[in-house]
Amino acid sequence: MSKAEETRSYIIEQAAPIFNKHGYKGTTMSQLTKAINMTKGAIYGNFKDKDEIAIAAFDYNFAEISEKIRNVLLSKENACEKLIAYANFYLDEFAIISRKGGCPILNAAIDSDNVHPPLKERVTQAIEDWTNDVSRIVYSGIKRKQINKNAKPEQFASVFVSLIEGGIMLSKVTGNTIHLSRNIDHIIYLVNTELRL
Amino acid sequence: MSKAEETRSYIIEQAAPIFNKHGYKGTTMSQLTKAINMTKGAIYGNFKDKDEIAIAAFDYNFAEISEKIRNVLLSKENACEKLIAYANFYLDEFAIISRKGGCPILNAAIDSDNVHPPLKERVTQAIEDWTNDVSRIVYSGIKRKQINKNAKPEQFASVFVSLIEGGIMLSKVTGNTIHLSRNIDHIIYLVNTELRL
DNA sequence: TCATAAAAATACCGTACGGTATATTAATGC
DNA sequence: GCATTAATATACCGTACGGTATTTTTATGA
Repeated sequence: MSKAEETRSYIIEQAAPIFNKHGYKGTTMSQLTKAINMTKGAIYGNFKDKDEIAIAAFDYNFAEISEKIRNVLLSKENACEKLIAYANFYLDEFAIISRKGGCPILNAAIDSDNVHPPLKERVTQAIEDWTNDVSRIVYSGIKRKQINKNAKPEQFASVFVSLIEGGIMLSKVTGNTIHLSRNIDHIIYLVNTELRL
Repeated sequence: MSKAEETRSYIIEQAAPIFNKHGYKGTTMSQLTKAINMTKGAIYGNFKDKDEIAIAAFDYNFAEISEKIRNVLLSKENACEKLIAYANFYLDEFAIISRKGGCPILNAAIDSDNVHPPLKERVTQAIEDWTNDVSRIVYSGIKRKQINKNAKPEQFASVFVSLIEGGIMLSKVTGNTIHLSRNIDHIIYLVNTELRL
């Protein structure tokens, strides 16, 4: 990795939680210079404009969480266990996610809407990837006779993602993890009573 | 209602969807002057600062939707029917909510976090009111022998609110009502299989 | 070691922001 | 109808914003 590539990564790493916390309009270049500990000239030597940093920051935040989930899923064989581990992951990570400003997908979805079309496009893709990922696990469970063949993968995926996003939001805003915890309990209950064979 | 009070209401009405769409930082005074069709001097004659307008706009958005829900609930007797009507309300209203920039509670929750503490306080209160409202319906259903006494009102409330907020977000961002529709189906399913006696 | 290029710091630009003092217009009460 | 007050418009202020041209520093490799 060249010096420039290293600096670029460093800038993105520092900028990512700031954009996640304050949103696109709420994040200023001078906030970034302080956090990155570099001058504006240096930052603009590595990025075309604020937009490019914001998009790179979102991609970084999304890639980071995706990577972690991939590892969680790899550790389980059975589709039901995968789904349960998937859900529990968010509860385990809640403190970390919260410290970084909440779920980047939810934040960017709300923040970019009507404000930043190119970012919104990426968020839309991220959400479609996510729901597809969940329904694929259900499909694969059905095929491998681990999940009831009457299960509705897309339906489950919408509910699954909504319970996680909604739970993170409720818990973040009230400062009480109980909401997320209840939602995860509900997901586990659904897996065990509706899906599992 | 005096002239000043009327003007104040008018300004809030016009400002409300703009703050909901663009967020606090994303909404500028010149955007507001255009939408309101008044000069800055006129607006600042009725409000102390941008903060006061933003908070009034949130209160307005929240009051508007609360009022509608109250009417929906009044039309039903049975607790289970109330919950189903409550959920269906969001599906029926989705187009309107979407046109106005999405759910004001979710938007303000994300937008105000780390950016606007006084607004966040109001949002927190709104969310607590909402979840309490839902769990109160369940409690009252238990007392009136309409709902299973083993039901967990708070648990149900977290799931209920999350499915609605999550569903609105998913449907808004993907431009497809199917996500919200699936979530509402799930709520109705829960009411009929888990709660109803 | 020293010429060259890459990276970062400095100093600045134009603009749009939130906000306000003042002037003008419109409404109100006698 | 007129004086008084309330409401609105005008014109402007200071500042912080995103962005950039230029200079200085730092790294690279022959």
